[in-house]
Formats: sequence, structure tokens, C-alpha cells
Amino acid sequence: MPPRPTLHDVARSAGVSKSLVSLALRGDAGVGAATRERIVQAAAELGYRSNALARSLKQGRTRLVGALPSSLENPYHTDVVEGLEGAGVDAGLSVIMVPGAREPERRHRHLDLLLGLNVDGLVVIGSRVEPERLLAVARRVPVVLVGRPEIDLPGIDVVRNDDEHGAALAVEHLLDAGRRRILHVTSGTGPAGRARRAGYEAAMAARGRAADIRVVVSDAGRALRDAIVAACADGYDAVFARNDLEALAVIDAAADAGIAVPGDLAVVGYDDTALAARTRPHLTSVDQPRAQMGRRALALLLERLDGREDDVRDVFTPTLAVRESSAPPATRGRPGDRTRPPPSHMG
Amino acid sequence: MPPRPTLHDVARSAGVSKSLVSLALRGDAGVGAATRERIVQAAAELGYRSNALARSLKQGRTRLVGALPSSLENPYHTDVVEGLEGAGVDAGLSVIMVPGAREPERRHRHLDLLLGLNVDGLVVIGSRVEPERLLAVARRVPVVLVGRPEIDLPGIDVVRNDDEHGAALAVEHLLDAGRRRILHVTSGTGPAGRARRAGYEAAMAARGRAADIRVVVSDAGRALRDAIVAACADGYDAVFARNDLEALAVIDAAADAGIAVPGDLAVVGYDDTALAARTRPHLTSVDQPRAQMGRRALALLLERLDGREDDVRDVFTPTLAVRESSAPPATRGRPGDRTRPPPSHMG
DNA sequence: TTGAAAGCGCTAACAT
DNA sequence: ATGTTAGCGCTTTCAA
Repeated sequence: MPPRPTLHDVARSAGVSKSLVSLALRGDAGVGAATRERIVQAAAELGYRSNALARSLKQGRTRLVGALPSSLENPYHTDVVEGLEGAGVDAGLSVIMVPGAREPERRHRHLDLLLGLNVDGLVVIGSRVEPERLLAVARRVPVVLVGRPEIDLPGIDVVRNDDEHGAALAVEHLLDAGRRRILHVTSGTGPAGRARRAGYEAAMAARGRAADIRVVVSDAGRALRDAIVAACADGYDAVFARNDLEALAVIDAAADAGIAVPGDLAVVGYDDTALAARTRPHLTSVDQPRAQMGRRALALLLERLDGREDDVRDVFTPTLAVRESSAPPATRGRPGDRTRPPPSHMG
Repeated sequence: MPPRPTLHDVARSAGVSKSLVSLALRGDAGVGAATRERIVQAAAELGYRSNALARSLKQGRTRLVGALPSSLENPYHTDVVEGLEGAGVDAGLSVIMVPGAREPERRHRHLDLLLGLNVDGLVVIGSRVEPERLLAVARRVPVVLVGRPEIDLPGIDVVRNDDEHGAALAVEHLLDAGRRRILHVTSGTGPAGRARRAGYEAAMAARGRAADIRVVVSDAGRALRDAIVAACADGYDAVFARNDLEALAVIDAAADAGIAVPGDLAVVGYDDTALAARTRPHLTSVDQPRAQMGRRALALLLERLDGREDDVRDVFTPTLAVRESSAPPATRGRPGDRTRPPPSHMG
């Protein structure tokens, strides 16, 4: 590979100095029209592209924002990045990301990578990076946490949705739709999972259903299925799942066990990811404004870079996207919807 | 934010020269044990982290590999990145990525970003970057294309699966399972889509079903549903979809129209993404070894950096992951599987 | 309007 | 075993 041309090459080719090339190429006003023309010409001919590394080194900033999603498996994360990037473009910042990982070692590697690149800001999406590490990082570069409740670190802004409220939306919706007993399925030891679980319990209690509170911590496969079967036998006719992925697992387990959704069992997920509308039955899901949260994260970063000192905690209010998976027993019977009549414990 | 400590700061704090700090921190053998100790100590106290920008500028390489997925919507891309990253770690290279985009303008911006960061190699995953642009890029940095058939650019390696063969696997499987007429659903104007379509047509012809070849170019929503209904009315009882996402759309449309899958209609997807096993019915899908292809892409990059001149075209052979969505009419009737009897045109 | 020179933080060849 | 020095490619005073 031929070495890429530098400012110096262009300068020589145009017969001017490096500085003038730099100015001309960046559109500085005080460069003679003819000279500028010659410079632009020469640059084009050589295929010159300025070296971002060198510029960043000189300027002490990269105009880069690093995104650290906890995983790319759940579309939630990429939706946030989407918003982040959109806002970044508007602000003249570029967003780079890493694949994301659940394993702490890999996560640390990713974090180090982003930091090593001298990103001007870091957006950590739902990742379980340890608070101490976050604090250490935040002393060198602005950090915004997205989607992580239960955390209050000085110097670190947080953008999240109200998980308790979201859980309550799900519970109320199910109850209002005529469901009697609601199970909560979660695999999470994570903060968001905890908050949703707490919201579920609170909402149940608020509706006088404290006695019905039941939580299944799902591992993959058979265990979940057995738990669902057992719950149904005990009269549970609805599930509020920690997120859409869990909800799909519930639907899958139910199908395995011959339990009809939403006939025998209503299911509500969380995040309203693209999956929700793609699978059958279409999934009712709590929707957080992910792209908007991403945009907000970038705005907070900019404010920090601009000198803001006090911490921001931005809480978005989720809404409920109602779909087929939680249709009340009475509403069923659309074409193509061949579900069983409600089980006997319904009456 | 306090400025981050530099080599110079550490050197002063440890009472030695910059170079010695650099050597000590990188574990050079010829540094006195005591001195090294002192240096490491000082670095730790100051929280020193070497500046990758400066190092890269000096060394003329970044040890960075850029991944440009065409979109994060389809898990296929992230699976490839996963393999890429795994191999990267083994080789001491880091993988950075951008969100990916379908719009040409955004795609170009992403490409420029990666290039501006001086990545040592670029992996373009399924993205429809124009050949001319690819060629231009490849003159400055090694480029590997993943998942893109129909392309033969000098200086650019390609890792892909045999789409024609994959399509044939799907067709044969459906025919062998007793299906009569197979529809192909694609939205793609892309190369992979074209190749799969060609494979479908060839396989149909090879089995004497040339007369049954029928292709639906799916736009969203109603149009697809109508096309499916029409096809079923014409005796089609199976669909081979361009990818898993399309397959899910087909299943969705079928459900809307009261067409049972796999009862009335068998469906086969492509890519065998995580989605396939998550939705009901579980999706039969052509599987390409995505992670392995990612690893291979990185290996090819390394070879290029090592001076290889001739082009490599690596074609992986896909396999078929058979699941519920293509179960033959006779096999149906598992618990929880309440599908209709075969429609009359079956007999 | 243009050029010269300093220096961002690092590495590596060359002293000592 | 340790220090000095010269850049990597760029931006940015400061002079001319």
C-alpha cells in the first residue's frame, strides 16, 4: 500500500506552505482565491484526506463519542445508539461503538478501547459496568448512563425510563383486561430488571393482589416451561416479562406446553423492540422512547463538555403498546386466531 | 476535567526519562527491576494510560479493524462481528464498528469515519458500498467483503456463503417434505438476494418445477399478505424467504390471512439468526457459519497486512436448520400445535 | 495573504 | 541500564 498523502505532499505539489494548505482546505476566509483553487486541486489529485489522528492529537479532542452497549442481542441498545448518532451528526460528533458484551472481561476491554481512542464522551447503555470504574472514567471524560436505574454517581448523568411506572402500566393493563393473576418472569439480576420487578410488586399490592405476587427467575429451556405450567395450574393467566426477549421465551415455553397465548395466558413484554411487532402473536410491550433517550444522552454530553457541573437525572415516562398477546379473553376470534376458549379457572 | 497524565508526568514523578517509562510500561526486558517498580508505581498513582492516538501516529498503524455492517436490524451482521472480534483479540487487534445504515449518505459518512481513524483494515459486511468506492478505499487499506456474492474486485478479498446452494437446500427440503409448489419471497435488490433467487429458480428447474417458479417482491404490509393469499389460492403450499426477517413477515402475513404455518404453508428463512429459534413456529432456516466467516475475514486481513497480493474468494457451504415451520403435513399435531388440517388443494 | 516554527504524546534509533 | 533526540501529521500562534 502506498503511504497516504500528507499535508506536506499537497503543499509541495501546490507550491505553498503546509499551513496554507491546512487553512485553505478548512475553508479559512483569508486565503487567496487563486491559491485556494490550486490547493484544492492538488489535494484532489493526490487523494488527500486529513489524518484525524494527527488532528485530534494536536487539538486535544477527537469529536468522537463512544457507545458501549451491554449487548447487541437486544435491539433496545441499537435503538438508543440510533438516536445518539442522529443527534451526534447534528452536533458535528461521530459515534463509534463496540459490539458489546456480557462478560466483564470483554466489557472492560471495550471500555479501555474507547477510552484509549480518546473519545470526547462516553455513553454506557444498560451495561453493568461497576460504579467504581464508572467514577474513575468520569473523571477524565463525560459519561452518560442510559437505561440504568438505582444509580446515583456524582459527576455522571443518567437517562432512563421509569421502570416502576412501566411495570405498573403492564400490570394495570392486564388487570383491566380481565386477567386475574399475573406472574412476573425475569432473568435479570440487573438494575432495570430489579426496578421492573419492584414496580410489578408495588402495582400488584396497590390493586390488592399482593397475595398473587409470584416471580419466576428464568433460566433457559425446560425450567421456564415447568414454571409456566405450574403457574397456570395455580390459576395464573398472565405474565409480565422483564423484556421482549423474555416475553418471547415465555410464549415459546407456553406453546411447548400447549398453553395458548393470549387465550390461556396473556403476555406483556418490555422495550417494545422491533421483535414485538414481528412475531405472532404480536407482543404487547412497554415502550420507552429509545431514540429520544439516545438524543438526550448526547445533549447531556454536550452540556458537560460545555462546563455543566451539576448532575442530571432524566426520567422518561414509558407508554404501553397494546397488541395481540394481551388481548382480553372476550376480544379474541379474529380471522387466523384459532385459540382455545378461556380455561375453566377463568369463570 | 483535569488533563490526563502523560508519559512526561510519569517520568517526572518517577525521576526518570520518558523513554524509560515507555519501555518499562511496555515490559521491555532491559529495564532495572527497581526502576521498573518505581515507574509502574508512579503510573498507577497518576492513573496513567497511554494515549493510543499518539502511539498510532508515531507507529503508523492503529491496530484497529473497522467493521461496517449494512444494518444492525438483522442479527446476521452482529454475528459476523462477533467472530471478527474474537479473532481480533487473538491477533492483538481491536474491532470498532459503526451502527450501520441503509442510506448511502450515512453509509459514506460511516466509511469516512472509519477511514479517518486510520483503521488498519476494513470489513464490510453485506453493505452495498459501490464498487468504485471500495476500490478506492482498498488502495489505502486492506478490505474484506463479507456476505457479498457477484463481486470480483481486484485487491479485495471476499468471504461469503454459497447462496445458490443454500437456496437449493431450502427448495429440496421443502419438496422432499411433500410440499408441491414453492414461492420465493424477497425484498432484495441486493446481491445476496439476487443469488438466492437465482438458486431458487435453478433448484426448481432442476426438479422439474420450472413452471411453478414464482417470486414475490415484498414491500411491507398488505401487499405481501395479498400476494400470499393469491399464491395459496393457486396451490402454493410453501415459501422460501430471502432471510429470516422476510420469513417472519411471511408468517405474520399468513397469520393475518388465516393461513396456518406450517399447516397450510411451510416457510423457510435464511441466515438462521437468533430470531429463528425465538419465534413460533420455530423457523427452518439456511444456516451460514457467521462467526466463522467473521474469523476468516480477520485472518484474510492479517494475510494482506502481511503482504499477500493475490485475491481470495472464500465460499462457505451453508447447511439447513430444520425446525417447525417446515414440518411436513403428516408430522403435525404435537401438543400445543393446533393447526388446521391440510387445505383441500393438497389432496 | 502567506510562511516559519512550535508542539500535541508517543516510540525508536541512537547515544551514553 | 538509562537518557537524548527526532519526528509521526496536524493546527496554531506569530512574523513577514
